[in-house]
Amino acid sequence: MSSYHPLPRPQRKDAVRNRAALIQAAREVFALRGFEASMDDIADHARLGVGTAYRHFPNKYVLADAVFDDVVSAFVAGARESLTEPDAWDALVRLIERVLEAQTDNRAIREIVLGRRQDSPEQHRAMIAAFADPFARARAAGDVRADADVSDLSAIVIMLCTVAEANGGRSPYVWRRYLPMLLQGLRPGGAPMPAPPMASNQPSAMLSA
Amino acid sequence: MSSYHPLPRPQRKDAVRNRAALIQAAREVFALRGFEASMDDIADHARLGVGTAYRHFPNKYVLADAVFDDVVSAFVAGARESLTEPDAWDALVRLIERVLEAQTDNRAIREIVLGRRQDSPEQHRAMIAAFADPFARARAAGDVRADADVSDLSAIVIMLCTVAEANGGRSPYVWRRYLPMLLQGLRPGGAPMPAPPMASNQPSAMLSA
Amino acid sequence: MSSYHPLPRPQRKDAVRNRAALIQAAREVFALRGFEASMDDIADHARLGVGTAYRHFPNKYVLADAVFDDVVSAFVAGARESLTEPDAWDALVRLIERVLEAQTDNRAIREIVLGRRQDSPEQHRAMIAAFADPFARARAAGDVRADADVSDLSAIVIMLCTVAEANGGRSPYVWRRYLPMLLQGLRPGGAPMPAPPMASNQPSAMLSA
Amino acid sequence: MSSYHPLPRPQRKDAVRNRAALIQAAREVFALRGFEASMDDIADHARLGVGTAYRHFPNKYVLADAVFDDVVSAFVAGARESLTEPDAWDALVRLIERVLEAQTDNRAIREIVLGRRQDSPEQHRAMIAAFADPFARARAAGDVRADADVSDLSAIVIMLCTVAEANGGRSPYVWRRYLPMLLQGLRPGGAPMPAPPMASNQPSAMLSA
DNA sequence: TATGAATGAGAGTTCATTCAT
DNA sequence: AATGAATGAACTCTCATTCAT
Repeated sequence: MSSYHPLPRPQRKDAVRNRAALIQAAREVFALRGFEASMDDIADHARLGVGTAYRHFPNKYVLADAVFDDVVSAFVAGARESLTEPDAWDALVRLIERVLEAQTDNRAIREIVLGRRQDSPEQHRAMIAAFADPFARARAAGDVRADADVSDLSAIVIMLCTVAEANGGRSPYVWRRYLPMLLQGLRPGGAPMPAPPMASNQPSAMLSA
Repeated sequence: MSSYHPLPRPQRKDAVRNRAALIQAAREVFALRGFEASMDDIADHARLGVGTAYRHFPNKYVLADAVFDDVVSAFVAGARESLTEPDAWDALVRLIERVLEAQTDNRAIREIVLGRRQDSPEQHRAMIAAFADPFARARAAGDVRADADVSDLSAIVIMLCTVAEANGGRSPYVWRRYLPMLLQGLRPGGAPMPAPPMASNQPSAMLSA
Repeated sequence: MSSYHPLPRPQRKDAVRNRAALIQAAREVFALRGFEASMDDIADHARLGVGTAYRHFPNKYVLADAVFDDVVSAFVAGARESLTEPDAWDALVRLIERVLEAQTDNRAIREIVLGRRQDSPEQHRAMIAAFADPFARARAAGDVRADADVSDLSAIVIMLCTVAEANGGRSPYVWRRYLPMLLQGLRPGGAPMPAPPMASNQPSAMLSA
Repeated sequence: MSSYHPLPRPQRKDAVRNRAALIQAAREVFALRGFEASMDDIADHARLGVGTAYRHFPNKYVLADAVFDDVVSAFVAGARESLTEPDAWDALVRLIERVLEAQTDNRAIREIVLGRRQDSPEQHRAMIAAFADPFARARAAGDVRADADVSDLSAIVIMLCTVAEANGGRSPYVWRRYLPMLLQGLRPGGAPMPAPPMASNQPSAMLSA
């Protein structure tokens, strides 16, 4: 159980299948009920015993993390790639849209983006951190007003995530309606921003709930 | 006209007092811990038994509703009064600020405004509904772009509530930073809004979770 | 639930009854199965719901403590009284016999005496501590050899507890057979003791597991 | 005489190796954590799967037995050899010391000696039984009081094992302090023993729990 | 035969709600 | 009417044992 097998040999076929089933089940259950869903629910959904869930994931939080790790990684990768796009502003906008698309119809991703998962803030931090470079690049290019801060980006994303959640989920795409006005506010030339950005001296910088 | 109407609530004086005590206690406890606070906590805080709480309120949700009824009423009243202010736009802005001030530092009000209380959406609806007339007036006055909708107001409030909550509550007033840019987006003259507003044909109209 | 009722008013009759029932049930179940018995077992035995058990006792350890508090207190009191008996040695012997009688047929008390309850060592400590004065008195009176230590007393008790437990509990009183030879060893005049007593620099001095 | 007897265990070489590895692993793990250690821990320690453990040993108890079989056998053999030593009493004392040495620092052996392993009392019985002849010899030689019983020997060993365990294992050798006084009690010439020895008419003879 | 994944009962604990006092 | 004790389902997590690979 512990540290004696240095080479974690290629998992068994059924284990792989079950692990996938668990993640899939968790993805669905979490997407529907949020991270409050119970382990039993998830295991049931996967037609497996709870014990199996715990064999694959030491606790609920790790499972929850695993479930959306790929989403987060994909986003982080996308953020890095976006640095190579010719237009810094367009790249930034597409990046924002990407997160918003991801959270549409998925309560769990939304909870990550919103930083609501107090017990494991890593994914949230990773997503927020991914914005740093694309933002810096856009501001350096003069596409973003000088008094804007990365945290403003997070704020925008948070705000739009929340509207998506509003209306009982019946209008998952409303964020599209408000994105332009928020982006406009980020552009150079507007009135000075009337209040300071979020405090970010903490390592966990943003929206950590 | 007194003893002839035995039916309409011959409430005892102490019953009234207890009800008030419960509401006050719940207000404090909810403000601090959100609606997740337990009934025992609240009853204890009121120095009453849980049973008493359940005599006055059939369940936790009804109590939760009662607790912020006055806040909601006050807001609704304020909305009505705002119709008499000379400048429709200023009145509207002040109204928005009023909600935002109210939710700052009060987790429970925030949860109402955000429509997170799935089991009792009434207050949420009431607050949202209160925006209707002031909004209509401002639009009629030409202060708001023609393609804007009342639901846009709700959306703005929701978005700002969420940022207030973000960053672990460490920046409760950040909403002030973003209010102007969102208000600006409501003004006439901008680019057409790219997506429809939230669906509101449902009886449970808005953002109900 | 918490700290608002400064005067813990005289408990309700049924609560008192149930609390007693729980303690009685726990006493029986623990006596039979030791402290490993489950809360459900105990609650069942008392014909009550588990929740009730947890209302009366915040957790299993507190219940376990409560169950034998009176036994421990009685013993501690007895130890104090024994100081007034005319003969210091006889008093000491009777004290030892008292503990041994108490643990006969009661696995839980035995576990306390043996210091096996790692999670709440208080009662164990209390019992051990109670020996200090009677022992000192007997040694001062010259009834105990000079190179003996209080910890020797604990050791004797521990040893005899264990024999009582041996043989599957079928010979609960064998300790009577060995008590004299151990007491004899404590008397002045024997060969010097060949090894040092148990280290007792720790506050939890003795046999703590 | 080889291939003609296919039945009596044509054990494969690796099966033998695995069995040995399991026993060795279990020995180490049990010595450290006692018989509460988990099967997974042991299998892991042996770098084998749990299934393999269960192939060799139908359940945890049987494994536990196997683990200390050699210790027990060695002890039993030693007991037999001791019969050839010139002085019966010295031989007996050395035998006792041998067990006590063995259990020092080995929680599992201690548990065997103490008869704590309710589910498989065999080894315990074997060790106890091994004392019979050496004891009889010493008594016949007049080195042990006439009213003493073999079970007294077991009792002494049990008692000393327990002190060894006391004090949180911080004084593993205290038994040396008490051995002499217990041996002295076994010698002829003392006051008559005040209570009968442990009942041993049961098939499950001794201290089995 | 060896593996380790799967199982599921059972542990301690919480809390909205009911109901005897 | 007020009380707060009682309830029990639900939660997370563990581990001896079984069984598909």
